[in-house]
Formats: sequence, C-alpha cells, structure tokens
Amino acid sequence: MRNFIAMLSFTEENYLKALLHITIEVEHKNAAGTNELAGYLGVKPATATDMLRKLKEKQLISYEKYGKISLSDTGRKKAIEILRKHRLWETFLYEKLEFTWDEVHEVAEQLEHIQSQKLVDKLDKFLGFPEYDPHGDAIPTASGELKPSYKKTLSEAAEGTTCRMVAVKDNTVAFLKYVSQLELGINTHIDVLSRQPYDGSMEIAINGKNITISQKFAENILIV
Amino acid sequence: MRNFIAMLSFTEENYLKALLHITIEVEHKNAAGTNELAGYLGVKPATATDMLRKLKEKQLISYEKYGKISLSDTGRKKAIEILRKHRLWETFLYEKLEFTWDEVHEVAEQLEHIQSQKLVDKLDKFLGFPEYDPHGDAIPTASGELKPSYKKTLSEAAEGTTCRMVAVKDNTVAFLKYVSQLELGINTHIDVLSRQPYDGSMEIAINGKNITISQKFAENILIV
DNA sequence: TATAAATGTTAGATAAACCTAATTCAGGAT
DNA sequence: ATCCTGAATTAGGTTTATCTAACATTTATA
Ligand SMILES: [Mn+2]
Ligand SMILES: [Mn+2]
Ligand SMILES: [Mn+2]
Ligand SMILES: [Mn+2]
Repeated sequence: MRNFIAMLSFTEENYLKALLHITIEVEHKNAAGTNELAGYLGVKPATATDMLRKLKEKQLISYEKYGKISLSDTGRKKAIEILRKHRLWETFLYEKLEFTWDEVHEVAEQLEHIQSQKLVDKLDKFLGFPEYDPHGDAIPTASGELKPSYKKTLSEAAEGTTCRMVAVKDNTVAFLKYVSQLELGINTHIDVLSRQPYDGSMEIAINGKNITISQKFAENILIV
Repeated sequence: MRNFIAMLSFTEENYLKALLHITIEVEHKNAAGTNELAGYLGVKPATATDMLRKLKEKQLISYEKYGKISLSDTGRKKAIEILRKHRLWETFLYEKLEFTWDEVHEVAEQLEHIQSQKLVDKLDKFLGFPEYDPHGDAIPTASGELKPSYKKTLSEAAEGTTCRMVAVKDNTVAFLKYVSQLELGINTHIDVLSRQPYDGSMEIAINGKNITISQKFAENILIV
C-alpha cells in the first residue's frame, strides 16, 4: 500500500472525521476542544495534542496552542469524503449483504479507509446513488455536499404528537441492540403519550404497543 | 478497531500471505528464505528477520536462526483465509463494480485485511460462491481448501499447439497493462507458432493476429 | 579444504501513535 | 487582584515496523 500524494494514515483520517462529527454533525458549533476530541476518540488528551500539531502542520485544521480547533477547507473536504465512504459502505452492507442495522457501523469503520476513488464512484453507482444510509443519515454527494440534518430528538417531541424515527445519535452496539429489542427501526411511527416531569422518562406507543423509555434513551433517537 | 483474540496486524497478515505465495502457490516447495521473503515484500532482510522472530513467537511459522521458513498449520490456515478474502474481493470488483482485470489486485490488497467473518461469508454468498477469481486462480473455500494449480506457463507450451490463457503470474500494473494492450485476457485462445532458440521469444496468434512476445512475458502467462 | 560469495542476523536509529506524570495556562469565584 | 480549577501542553517512555551498517554463518567454488 504505497503512499499517494499527501495520503493520510487511518489515524489521521479518524481524527478528521471525529472533528467533523463534533463540529458539524452533532452540535452545529464550529470548534472543538482537545479533551472533547480525545474523549470522542478514546485516547488521552496528550495524544490528541500531538496529532493536532501534525494536522495543523499539514494545514488540515486551524488551531493555536490553548485555542479551539476547527477544520480547514481542505480538512473538511477530506473528512466529508471519509464520511461519504462510511455511509456508502453501510448502505452496501445493509442493502446487498443482509447485514442488520446495528451491525453495519463497525465494519464501515474499517471500510471507510480503503483508498480508491474508482471504488467509491462505482460503489455509489452500484447502489443507485443512495441519498440516505441505513440509519437515515444523509450521504455526502460526490461533489462533497452534505445535507444538514433537520432532525430533533425524541426527547424533544411534544406530548400527544406522532413522529417518525429517522436515525440514531448513538452508534454503540449496546444502544443499537436495545433499539432492535424494542422493535424500533428506521421509519417506525411513534406516538408520544406522556412525559414524566421528574426524570424525563416517556411513555410511547410503537406498533400499537405501549412502552416506557428513559430520557437518556429518548435523547438518542432522532425523529422527524 | 479494537483487538480480537490473537488479531494480526496488516503487516503480519502480509508476511503470512507472502509465505503462502512463495511456498505453495508459486513454486510448490515448502520453505522460503529470508532474502526471498524480504524481496517479495519489498523490505530489507533485517526487517524480515525481526518479523520472523515475532511470527515464530506466535507459532505461525516454523523457523530456526539461519534456517528455512515454513508456515505452521495455524499460519497456513490464517494465510489461506486472507487469500480467500483477496480473491473474493477481486471477484466482487470485477463482477459487480465493472473494474477491469488489471485494476482489481491493488484494491483487493487493501480489502483483504478487513476483519469481519460475517462480511466474508455474506460476500461469498452474494457472489454466488465463485470458484475462480478474475485471474483464473482458485478461491479457497470457507473450510480452507485451496485447489492446487495445474497451470503451466506459455513459455513451456510446445510449438504448433493451441492453449487457453487462464491466469497470470505477475500482478504488477505494468505487466497487466501490457497484457490488455495485446488484447490478451482470461480464456483467450493462443496458437503457439514458433519459438526463437536464441532468446526464447515466441511468435503466437491471438484472435487471428500474429504477435511476437519475449520469453520473460511468456513466463508470466499461465495456460491450460 | 580454504576461501569467497551469498545469505542471514544483530546493533543501533527513526517515525508514528500511543501512554503517564508533571507543568502551564485561562477563565471563573472569591 | 488573587486563587483555584479544569483544560491543555510538555517531557519522557513504549511498541511496531521500518532502515543502514556491521557482523556471523552457510554454501559454493577454486
Ligand atoms: Mn456509522
Ligand atoms: Mn474509522
Ligand atoms: Mn490479486
Ligand atoms: Mn495486503
């Protein structure tokens, strides 16, 4: 696996994708902190500092000592490419290889780092240029456009309303398994029956069945 | 990408696959030398020595200082798994994504290292349990069986005979491009017209057209 | 068999990505 | 204005995979 012009390591790619996730995808803020980034990636802050210096050197982020971190234009473009590959592979696994919704992320985390422009283009075509991945997240286009998410969380839904699940915020296996167990999935219709003021737990109805969920759980279900 | 029990690094996997290639696939001998292995992998002999000590430690090869190297049963099993993934991915790229015959190897070299048993099984099924890859090489089965090759090289074919191309020995881009250029491919019928005793160059006919090829080239075309 | 050539190993460095422990800095609270 | 605290950085290590240069062993050849 020889090096192309300015080819990035798996690790560098993961840092860029993490920054995209923190700054754009989740919070709609545009800067991240060292500890926040390190926490997200499961490394120590000292490790992140080293990498931040390297990414700045390569002009992929803007960052000053003790300051906030944000992606440069090149860095963001690169991060969006990786996100595009991640979501295309998730779609492939789900649509073509009979993977379940909660299994795709782990494998896509590896596949997203395969280097071949032709592979991405052909995969996209093979899948029929999909717009959304199996979690309901928008797939960035070949030209690098990433639709903003208009999603809100189930914990924000008003009592007495009905909504439709479109994605999840948490991608851990534990969470996704619990989701399946409750027979929740993409496009499941949810009736919001009531919310407990004490701890934010909610009673909801899915497929005609009433269940109670915690606030923590509701905060990780995205709806339209 | 957390570590599974006894998970191997990309590098360790590449060493095992190289040993399989040298000892079984190409020469049908059962032992390799340090320089030979290092040469094949494009590293220095000193580097290979270090890795050999590690692979012995992990009981993946049998090897004594200054002695010959061969795969242990575990090592061979692991190497065959990687070769299986390599050839399944090549088949996928060729059959489903419209890659050409000479483009698949490079990308499969990356894809072969993806860790997911389910992915391999489902990919195999998706492709209809193929027996041969786009280069005509046998794909190891799920249970680890690898059909021996009965191929001989075009340079060994007798004058006046007709044969069929089934595979190539060389997988470099330069070689494969030249093959395409000559309009040679899997299953092309070749008439062996004559061989020059001086340098082993041969005159052959393909698709009714006469061409002359070098001995070096003929040694890398496999036929039945 | 003695020597030369080829093959293989060791020693000592480097770069990437990580760690722990110690230190520095910036912003909020007295 | 000073202090405290949490955030961030630095210093000093480790591990993996690589290298070069020097050394050791085996094999081939004269
Ligand atoms: Mn995902
Ligand atoms: Mn990743
Ligand atoms: Mn190949
Ligand atoms: Mn490989």
